[in-house]
Amino acid sequence: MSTIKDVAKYTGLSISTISKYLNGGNVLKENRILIDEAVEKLGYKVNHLARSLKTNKTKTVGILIPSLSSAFFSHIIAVIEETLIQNGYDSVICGFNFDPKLEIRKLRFLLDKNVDGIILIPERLSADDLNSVLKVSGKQIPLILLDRYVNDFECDTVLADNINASYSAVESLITKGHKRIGIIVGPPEISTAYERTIGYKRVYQDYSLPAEEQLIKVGDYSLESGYQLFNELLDTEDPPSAVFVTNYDMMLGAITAANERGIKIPSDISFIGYDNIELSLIINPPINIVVQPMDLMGESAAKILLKRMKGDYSSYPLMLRHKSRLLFEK
Amino acid sequence: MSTIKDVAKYTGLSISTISKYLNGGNVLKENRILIDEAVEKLGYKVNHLARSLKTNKTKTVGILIPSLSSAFFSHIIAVIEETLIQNGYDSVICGFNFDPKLEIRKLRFLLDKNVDGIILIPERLSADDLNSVLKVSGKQIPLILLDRYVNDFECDTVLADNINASYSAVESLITKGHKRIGIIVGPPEISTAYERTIGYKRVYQDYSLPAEEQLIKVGDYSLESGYQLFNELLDTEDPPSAVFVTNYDMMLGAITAANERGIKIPSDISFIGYDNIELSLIINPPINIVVQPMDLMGESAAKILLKRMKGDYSSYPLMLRHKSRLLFEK
DNA sequence: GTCGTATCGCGAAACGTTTCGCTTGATTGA
DNA sequence: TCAATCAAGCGAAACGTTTCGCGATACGAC
Repeated sequence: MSTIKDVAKYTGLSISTISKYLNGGNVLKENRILIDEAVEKLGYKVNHLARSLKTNKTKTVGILIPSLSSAFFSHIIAVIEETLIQNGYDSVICGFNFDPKLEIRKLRFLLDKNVDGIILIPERLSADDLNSVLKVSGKQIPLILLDRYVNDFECDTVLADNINASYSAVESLITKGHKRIGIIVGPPEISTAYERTIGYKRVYQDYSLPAEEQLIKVGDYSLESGYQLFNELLDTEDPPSAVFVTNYDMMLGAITAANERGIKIPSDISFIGYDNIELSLIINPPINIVVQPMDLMGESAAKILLKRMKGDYSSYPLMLRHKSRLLFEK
Repeated sequence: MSTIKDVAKYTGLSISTISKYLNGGNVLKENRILIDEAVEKLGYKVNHLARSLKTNKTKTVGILIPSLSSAFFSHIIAVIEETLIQNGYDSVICGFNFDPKLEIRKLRFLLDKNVDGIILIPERLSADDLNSVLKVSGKQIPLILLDRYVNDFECDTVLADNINASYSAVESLITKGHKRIGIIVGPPEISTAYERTIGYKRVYQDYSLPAEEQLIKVGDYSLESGYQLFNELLDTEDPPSAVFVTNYDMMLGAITAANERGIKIPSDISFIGYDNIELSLIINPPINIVVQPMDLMGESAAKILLKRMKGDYSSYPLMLRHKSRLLFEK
């Protein structure tokens, strides 16, 4: 492995000149050619470790998410990565598998790795956790919260407008004449789940309809819980005439349950799902779904982070809410 | 951010003594206490960049996979990470989103990041690609191929026994009296898809039955292709009486198509899927599936890598094949 | 009392960069 | 022609570690 020193030796120039040129500085044309030749011939590659040690920058951002196996998360990540790459940043991804211990450990890991910034989709982390991890690390690097906020934690945050997305979905069902709508949501500690529940309740309030608590089923955003809770909803003596399932995995479970019971969507029961366009396109008749602005969310999280990493802290903390839209419903 | 130098100053000891102690060396008990106190009070954290620069080790392995959104891949990754963590290694994960350009770029990135080893699930990478990337990086770090091999590339490799898994699945259908079995496979450039096709054909050969090429549908391992190809199979004038879908995403698509056509599994058509136990448990009656030994695969890939990173190159190159099993079939 | 040995600690060099301030020689303008 | 300006290159220090070999001290054995 050859170093900048070898290039210097080869060209007869000094180390600092090589470094300068390699970082975009000006050198004589003849030297430029000479250096290029040396780099090529010696197969010189800059040692990022050494560079980062000196500059205190790694040009790398850490992305921390609850699980790698969620289509929603991984789509967002793809968008983030693309935006970052275009700006010369690479990213390292960590999933913590819904494990609160790992959530903290991985955050530490990223900090230890000297990433220049972090995008986090939090799950169980509290403001205290965050503060203590960030404090003990001693670094002051920008952090963006994505998709979910953390109570009492001040920080740039990029969210979907969950309340109104949920509101519109439920309202569309009400408008069609449904009075009793089942909803399957995630755990209320997660802000998205909390907000989607709010949206649901708000419709009932606004339309002066009685909301029945037993129509609100709290799952854990997993396929299994969607399956089970859908069955629970239908197993009551007076089942709802419509069901709203508020994330992709649970929707998959719910559809599976429906198929298994021989219940047709939407002829036997009205249904609104969440998140996955492809699936809903594939199914015929198509399933109504709430589509989150994944691209926008990923892109703006990345852009804000880039801005912060540049040192631009204007209008901090930023809180962005992107609109979701309802597909196949007017 | 305090450094080892601060700790030295605080304790009155020398830098080298601190370093020695921090790395498990022996120092006087009183000094031990003193150092611990200093570390605590100063909030000292070792700078991994500096350490790695000096030691040429990062205690980090790179994991490179085609996509983050596949349940199969992300499960394997979880296992790998667990094994590595137990051995003091962390990992950085890169997905290349099925994009051949990114596949190479990310491999370079990992090398640039000075990971100590790599686990790769290749997609389009050729032996030439691999050689050139590895060569230009100039480093000689261990690389493990997982799930799929690369033609003409000698390397430790951990695979599932795709041929016999496919063989058993198809054979079980034949045994039940099916003569015409449709199979939906992936692109033949990917070794798993190639092998699963082999297994299918071999059964027909061994049972002296005529194999019909039009029953072999080549997709791209995506949900959409599963959906489409299942429909294609059933849209022929003489549809097969059984269908074998050889990965998870395509299975999802195929099931969706079946539901949509009102075709019941398994009463209307026999069906064997792949990979996801949870789903098959949820569906009632359960779907027959081929279950790959994900845990074993992940674990042994990690273990081999650990061994190689220790410098133990005994019986190189290793080629492991783990058996899959057929669920819900005798 | 001396030698050998074991233990603990230290200084200095090294890892591969970047960066600051300086030198040098050339160019410019009046 | 002379000072002023400027571009290009250089040397050295610094980033925060690890590691090697050496010195000092202490101790037991002879």
